[in-house]
Amino acid sequence: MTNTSNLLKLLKKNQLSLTRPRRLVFELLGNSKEPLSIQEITLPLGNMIDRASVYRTIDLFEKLEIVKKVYVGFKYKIELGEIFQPHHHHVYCTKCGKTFGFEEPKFIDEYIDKLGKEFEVEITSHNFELEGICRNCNKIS
Amino acid sequence: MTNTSNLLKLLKKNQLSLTRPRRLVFELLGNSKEPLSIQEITLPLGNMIDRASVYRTIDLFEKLEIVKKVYVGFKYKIELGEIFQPHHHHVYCTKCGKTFGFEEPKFIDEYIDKLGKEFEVEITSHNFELEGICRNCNKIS
DNA sequence: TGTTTATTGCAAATTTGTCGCAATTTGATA
DNA sequence: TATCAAATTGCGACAAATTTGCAATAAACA
Repeated sequence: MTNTSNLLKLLKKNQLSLTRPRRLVFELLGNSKEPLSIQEITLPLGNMIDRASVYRTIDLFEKLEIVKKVYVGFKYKIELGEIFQPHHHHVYCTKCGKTFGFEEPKFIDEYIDKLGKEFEVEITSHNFELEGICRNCNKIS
Repeated sequence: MTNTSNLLKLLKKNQLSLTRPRRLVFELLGNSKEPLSIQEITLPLGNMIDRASVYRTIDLFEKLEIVKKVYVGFKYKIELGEIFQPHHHHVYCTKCGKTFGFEEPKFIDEYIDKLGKEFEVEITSHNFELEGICRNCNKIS
């Protein structure tokens, strides 16, 4: 699912090429169990590719829906999009940054539909993220 | 509810004074039906108060729960807090920026409780914001 | 292999938010 | 209402995050 041949296909379809920076960013995200911050991407790839290229790659990937930004508090993290993993949300620990994914319950989807109709807005995306302190961090402090 | 006498009371209680910047920011937010971005606050008040003071005022107001940040995409907007208006969420039009508020349905609260227990995370806040294209913008394009 | 086009790295610019400090405003008191 | 101490502001400098222009490089393809 997250091997580069899928990425290559997606890029080809859009007349784009699979370059080193694109492959490296994709692999990093594919190997991670949690969404990554820009820093968590640039740091390990720092000497391989430029920061600007990371930003450009993320932008491109977002347009192609290869990745998705997860907004946790004021920051965002990046994870593979719904092509590569099912739609889900997160509980985010504000102390240690750990995230816990959870599937979207049906009633939220239904409620979103209802709201779209009520306000006559064609809903394109939604954000449902929780913040808190995880068990481990609660023990420490 | 949103007149300055309430603000004054809140500030007094915390041994803080009602200064020009604080009054101006509060009035701007009170007169707005929608959350405002930092720019939408600094621009009209630009020649009245300094950018740094806007940030400081928002920070202070947030601590006192006079205002609340609403995260729409990567950006945030500011609106009066739950002292002045009941807890709610928004549907946000990505074309024109218009927002439609809606109350939190009970089942979302209940679901958040459940998730907190499941992951053993003490949930401190949650974000539930929808994005889309409003009827008017859909007509135009 | 050579040529055209897309993409990258680099450096500079922009945007967004923060901080120290002197000047000003505020609220309290006389 | 004039005075004064403390709180707050405005200013300028700074820092971090992100964007942009452009020359150099890499990719695609004849």
